[in-house]
Amino acid sequence: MRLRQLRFLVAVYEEGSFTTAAHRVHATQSGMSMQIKALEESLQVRLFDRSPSGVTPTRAGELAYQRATRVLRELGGIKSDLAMMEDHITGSVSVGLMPTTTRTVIAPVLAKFASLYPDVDIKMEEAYSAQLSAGVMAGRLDFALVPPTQSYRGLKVTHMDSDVEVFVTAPDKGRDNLSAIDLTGVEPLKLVLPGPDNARRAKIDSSLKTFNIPVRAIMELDAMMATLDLVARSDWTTIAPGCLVIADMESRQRFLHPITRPAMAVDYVLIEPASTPLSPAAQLLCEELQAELSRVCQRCRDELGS
Amino acid sequence: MRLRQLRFLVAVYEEGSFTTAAHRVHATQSGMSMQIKALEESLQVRLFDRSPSGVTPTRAGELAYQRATRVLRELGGIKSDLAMMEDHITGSVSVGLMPTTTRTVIAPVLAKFASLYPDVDIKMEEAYSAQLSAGVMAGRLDFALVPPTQSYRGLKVTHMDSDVEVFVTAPDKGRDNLSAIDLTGVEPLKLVLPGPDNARRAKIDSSLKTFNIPVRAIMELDAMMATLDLVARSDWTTIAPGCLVIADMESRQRFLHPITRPAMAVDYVLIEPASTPLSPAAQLLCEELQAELSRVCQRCRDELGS
DNA sequence: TGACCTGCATCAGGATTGGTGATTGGCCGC
DNA sequence: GCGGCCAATCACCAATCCTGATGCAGGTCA
Repeated sequence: MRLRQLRFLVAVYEEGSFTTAAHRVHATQSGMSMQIKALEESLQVRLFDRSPSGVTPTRAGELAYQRATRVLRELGGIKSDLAMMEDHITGSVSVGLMPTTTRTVIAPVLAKFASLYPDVDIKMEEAYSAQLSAGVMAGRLDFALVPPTQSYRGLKVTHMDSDVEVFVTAPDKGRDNLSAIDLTGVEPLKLVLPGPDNARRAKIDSSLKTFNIPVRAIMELDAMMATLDLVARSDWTTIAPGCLVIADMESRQRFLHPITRPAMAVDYVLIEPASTPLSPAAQLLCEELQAELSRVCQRCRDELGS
Repeated sequence: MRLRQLRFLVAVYEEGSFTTAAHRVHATQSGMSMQIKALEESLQVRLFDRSPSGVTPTRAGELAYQRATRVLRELGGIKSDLAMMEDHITGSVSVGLMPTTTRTVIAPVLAKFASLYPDVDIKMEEAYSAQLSAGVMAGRLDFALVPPTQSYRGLKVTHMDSDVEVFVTAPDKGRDNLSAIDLTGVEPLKLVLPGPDNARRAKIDSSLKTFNIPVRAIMELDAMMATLDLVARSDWTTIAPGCLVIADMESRQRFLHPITRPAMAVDYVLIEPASTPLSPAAQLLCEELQAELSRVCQRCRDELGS
């Protein structure tokens, strides 16, 4: 068994095709075919079912893939360990974040990290989850913080923290700031929500539906800050994650209302490549981010929880 | 980087010599030298300090070794996983046990395991820890249950459970069966103990010394059952692990006395090769053994604890 | 102190391996 | 039924690795 064969296995599994997998790892289709065959022979088990339209992993292929990613991850860990041994952390980190976390959470992390490790180049990209996971899979991003979605082929997923959803209105619309609200017993809402591609949207829709919450109008805005700005200047309202709006507790530009019913949570998960470990710099940034995120989420749960 | 290089790295680290490592993995000294050199170049770090009397790992070598064992272990896990996928567990398991556990603990495990997996061949070896760890390192044993000792180069160590030491005498020597005893306030003892090579002996000696426990005579017997037999037929006494003597609770061939002072514990650890995972059969046997051991240890602590 | 031994590094040659590009054959959609 | 797509196979070539011999450094013993 060779490492190259494991890398090939991973590529084929993730691409579902010998040919495209071969391209991905800069090999030829014939070489790919031969190596997978050799691997199957050395393991004495068929890993993929071939068809004229590509390949699908067998049960054994699934298992082997899972292990192979772990082998490669450990393998990469060798280099990470050695790099971590250096007293001086260097290199560059690319991180992807969803808009929710870019308002409040990330700035202190970046400030602290940059002062702790001045020789690390930081790149940050703000986007929605689909784009971010594509970025991680393509290797453009080291890791990304996203809401939980499906289709994580080739990615390692770690749950980071859970946040609360908050009902947000303009100030002085008849409710006290920070007063709790039961959405099931309220006059029909004018809601600004993200579009149907957004991961939170599905959860919100399903809550609205199962609890029969009356909605007068929905406006779709895939722009967080615009949404908040609109809410502040009109009688439109929104439902937003605590991390996004906790800054309004002081500013009072908007009034925040903990939601007693229905219970709605926002999860944040970390995605990273399944078969490569984070670089030392990325790992450290990740730890800082995790720490700050749970600090903020904790505060949200305490002060904006129902 | 190649798997072969990692195997070489592991061998060199554990043997402390290119030449003997080469023999171990059926390679030549020159090939070994070249591969290690290639690995060092690909990692851009020196892994071993060469000397005319052998090699010693650098700090980087230590780290790389640790990771390499994990990589190889994961790698072996691929085959284990696939074997585990078979509905029918087969193969053979070789396990090493110290005498303490062979009196009471192992029989029910073997009985259960043999009936659950009738097609697995079981080999068991009873010996003292040094011999057992040598057996595991040589690959003769899949794993072994031993008391904690040093020198675990090349072995993965897992703590299994903790047991109590019990003071054992012949029946009717003036103490009630199961009555607790404080060894610090007792007439000078005639003790039968294992020899100085035994892992428990050092702990017992140090306890005797630090608590100034008076000892009239010590007889060294490296044979557990002979020790117990002698104790049953004379005024010699011994200190024995709960697992070993719990069978006497019913038989009353010997009287058992929980020790209130000094506090003495016996630990059991599992050792297995660091860079190969257990075979499915070995894993299952291991689980049964763990379960039974903690059942017995629990009972010892409950009924023979101080 | 000098002969000897041990252990690693190096070298050149040779065998094995793996990769390449072209070709074949099977299946699907048009 | 034809072209497109995909995997399997083959023969050839290149890279790699292994081998056995040799060199060199340090330690040991007489």
